[in-house]
Amino acid sequence: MAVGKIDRALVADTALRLLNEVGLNGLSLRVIAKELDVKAPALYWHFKDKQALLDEMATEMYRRMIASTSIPPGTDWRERLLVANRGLRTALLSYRDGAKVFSGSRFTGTEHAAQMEENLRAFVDAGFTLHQGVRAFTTAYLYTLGFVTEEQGVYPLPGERREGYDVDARAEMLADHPLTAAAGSVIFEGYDEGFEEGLMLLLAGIETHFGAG
Amino acid sequence: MAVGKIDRALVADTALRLLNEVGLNGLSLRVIAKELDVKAPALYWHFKDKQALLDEMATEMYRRMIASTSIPPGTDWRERLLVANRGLRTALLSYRDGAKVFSGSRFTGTEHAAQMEENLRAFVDAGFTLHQGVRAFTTAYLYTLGFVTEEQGVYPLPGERREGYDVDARAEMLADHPLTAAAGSVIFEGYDEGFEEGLMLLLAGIETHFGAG
DNA sequence: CGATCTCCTTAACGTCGTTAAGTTGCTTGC
DNA sequence: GCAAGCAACTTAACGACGTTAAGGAGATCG
Repeated sequence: MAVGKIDRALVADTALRLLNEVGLNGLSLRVIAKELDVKAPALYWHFKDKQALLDEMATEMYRRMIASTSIPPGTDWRERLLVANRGLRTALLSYRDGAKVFSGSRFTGTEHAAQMEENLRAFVDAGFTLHQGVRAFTTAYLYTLGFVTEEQGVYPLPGERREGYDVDARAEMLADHPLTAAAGSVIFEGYDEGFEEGLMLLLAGIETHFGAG
Repeated sequence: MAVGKIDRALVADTALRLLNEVGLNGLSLRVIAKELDVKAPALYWHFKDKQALLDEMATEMYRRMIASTSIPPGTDWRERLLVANRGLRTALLSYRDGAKVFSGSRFTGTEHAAQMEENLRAFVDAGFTLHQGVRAFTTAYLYTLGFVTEEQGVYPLPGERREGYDVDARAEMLADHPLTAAAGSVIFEGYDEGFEEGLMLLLAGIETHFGAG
């Protein structure tokens, strides 16, 4: 509905706002254009195709994550790993299908490199090789992506549970497999706690396996 | 092209075969129907909608993974975790967009529970609580899903690299961030080795943090 | 004042998932 | 042996999608 000048940032911002209302499947170029008081083909002046718009959306998600997740210089690798991945999860969770949009896209610029550089620096300063630092960081990053992707399959928006994920019904179906049945509540409930536990496993693994600290 | 009787399994099998040729975006009901010498609406006799077909495809992927990844009874949790996640990665990698199809779908039956039950049993037998076993296993599972999702963004099929992922060009762009630039080869090359290293981190973390073994 | 460039519209193309209604051929009950 | 019924499909169509082509209004500039 905004009538001012339209540019890439405004389109991406509008699309991100709509994403929470209509989901990734409902996010058509026509819907976005209508919200901007414009016809769909107009968007092709600003983006070469829909994927380019999704890329810009992912980049903007990352920018907002960085903006709300400041890490002071001198912070050690442990804290950085925790803060960065918690921040990433929070950022992805704040948009419906956030993880899908994010992991299916690529950043449009190099802004993301600044934070990564500082994080890798922290690993190297702590005695890790660069290879080890990269591995530690990307392993946590990929865990977080996988985690939120599955989480949003169950909770499209925080507190809004998708139908068909009834833990009790699942347990009944799996009566022949008692451990698997009992696992339901651990898997499908308490995502916040579950995410933290996974991070702790990784943190412990990095310390032990790479033997630094 | 098969002229025999069509059932859910045959449709899913055909769709999986086509997936490698046309990718998830190109996998329309009309393409699948044509391969089966049938018109698109005929598929609605066997599946209530396209997502139900994708669910069946994911289930079939899992079945084939189980069939090619036998784990003898008595195998300890360490070996199970490694074998299961290597098998999962291999299964996902053997289909274009395999990870996307898999993580966007849900199993149609309870067959998957048998292997999970054995794996959880192995953890409990080793002295883990059920909660710990579930956490350890799902953390590795989610890491694998995230890993392969990103991997297939770069290599849609093994050995077939997507355009625009030139490590040297990336390093040039990131000249101001030397560690990040140098990280490119660690991130975008040697996925086999990188996956193993991530698994090792997790394994070490599970041992250390949960203090069992 | 005319040319050029920016940013948008109108119209249309082919494809998609999906539904409704009708058709074919086999099985079953009487 | 024949009608009823069901399983498995076809034909036709709907509205929505991403995308392209062509053109037009309005600012900018020589």
